[in-house]
Amino acid sequence: MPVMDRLKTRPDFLRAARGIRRSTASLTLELCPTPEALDDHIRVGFTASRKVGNAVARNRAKRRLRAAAAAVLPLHGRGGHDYVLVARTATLTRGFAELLNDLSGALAAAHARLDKPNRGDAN
RNA sequence: UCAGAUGGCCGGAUGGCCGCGGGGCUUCGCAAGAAGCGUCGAGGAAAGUCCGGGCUCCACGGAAACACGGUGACGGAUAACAUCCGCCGGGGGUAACCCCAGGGAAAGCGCCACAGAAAUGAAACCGCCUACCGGCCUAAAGCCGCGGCAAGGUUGAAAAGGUGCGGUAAGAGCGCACCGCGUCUCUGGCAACAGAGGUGGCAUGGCAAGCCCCACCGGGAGCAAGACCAAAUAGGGACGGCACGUAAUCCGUUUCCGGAUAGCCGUCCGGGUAGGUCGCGUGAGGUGUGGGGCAACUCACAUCCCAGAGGAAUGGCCAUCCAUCGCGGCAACGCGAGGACAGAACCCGGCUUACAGGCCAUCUGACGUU
Repeated sequence: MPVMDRLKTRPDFLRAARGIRRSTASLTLELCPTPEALDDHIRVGFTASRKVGNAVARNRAKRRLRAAAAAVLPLHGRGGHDYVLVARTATLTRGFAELLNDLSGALAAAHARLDKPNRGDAN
């Protein structure tokens, strides 16, 4: 079972934003390898912009994403990678089961891209 | 019962599963730490950051003045305030009650558009009068001249006290009464102010939220304050060693001689970045009882400990109930939807703004019943 860490610094978020990106109705997933070799660590960060709403809405969106990540990432996450979950306006209204589905789907798509390097996204 | 006024309070509830942050205890461990147990964990506005403070650093000999900014009836409360309470004055409402940027316009400057004759050294367009004086005339009447007046009309937000009577040629505070205003005295009140009496004869148009004057208050920046610990890298300093005891440069004018600098290594020191720790929650504290005060508030005693993060915990999901809304129904009810504004970031006292819905108390008016 890999250890879960939180991303906390702005450079980590910027690096993840340049990595693999997959969007669903309720969230956007960003993924990149962790720079230091920490194969037994999954690092995850959450972010919500002003477009989501006021401070109450942004905090609630991040809490729902955190709850979803706690349910899904220990099962499907890969050690040695950074994940960033970006809230969207639908994060607040989508049912929790659908939110979990969205996250699993985005993870699967991003991992598929990770396993087939040097194709497509590079250009 | 309806309509209204004021003040206060609440801001969904309960349970289950899985989690998060703080501090506590226990166990294991050399330690780092791990596990378990139980405990506490968002608001009335946490918001806007508009005032007032605490706290911290900086500046500063004391005090005053100038500048700048703020406040503005009076008395009180308070650590302080632009807040609050009481009261006064003015305005609004049938009333309960509400509202007021509420010092000074005889210190000075400035402005008062349009309209109007005239807008502040106020004025005479339309008007009113012909008493006095002069002329025509014996005189009266009449006409003319010299003049008098500001009542009425007109404009305007505002036109030099208002209404009435007297008075007059016509008029006029010219005289008088009442009201208003100024001023003096007395009475009541701590005071703002109010009341009564006398007196003046009306003088002082408005704007100070244009400048200004008067009184009082104010040093600046803010927890990203500030204090401490302290890698790596670069650079600084001290000491020691190596190399050289040559050469080079510089200094003591020159020679001699002496000193310094430049290389490498080690140890130490100071400053200090990343990072970390503190600041950081026992406080102008909450609750209760009793005393003082109309009240704001305050005193005494008892009792409680009540968030403390740092990409930032306080949650995710489910069930039932309670409000609310929609549809159907006379109704009971059924089905469905679905929680207002909003998230602590050093703390406290206020103000302002946002807010679904609900509860309580007191008071006012109207109607009805006894």
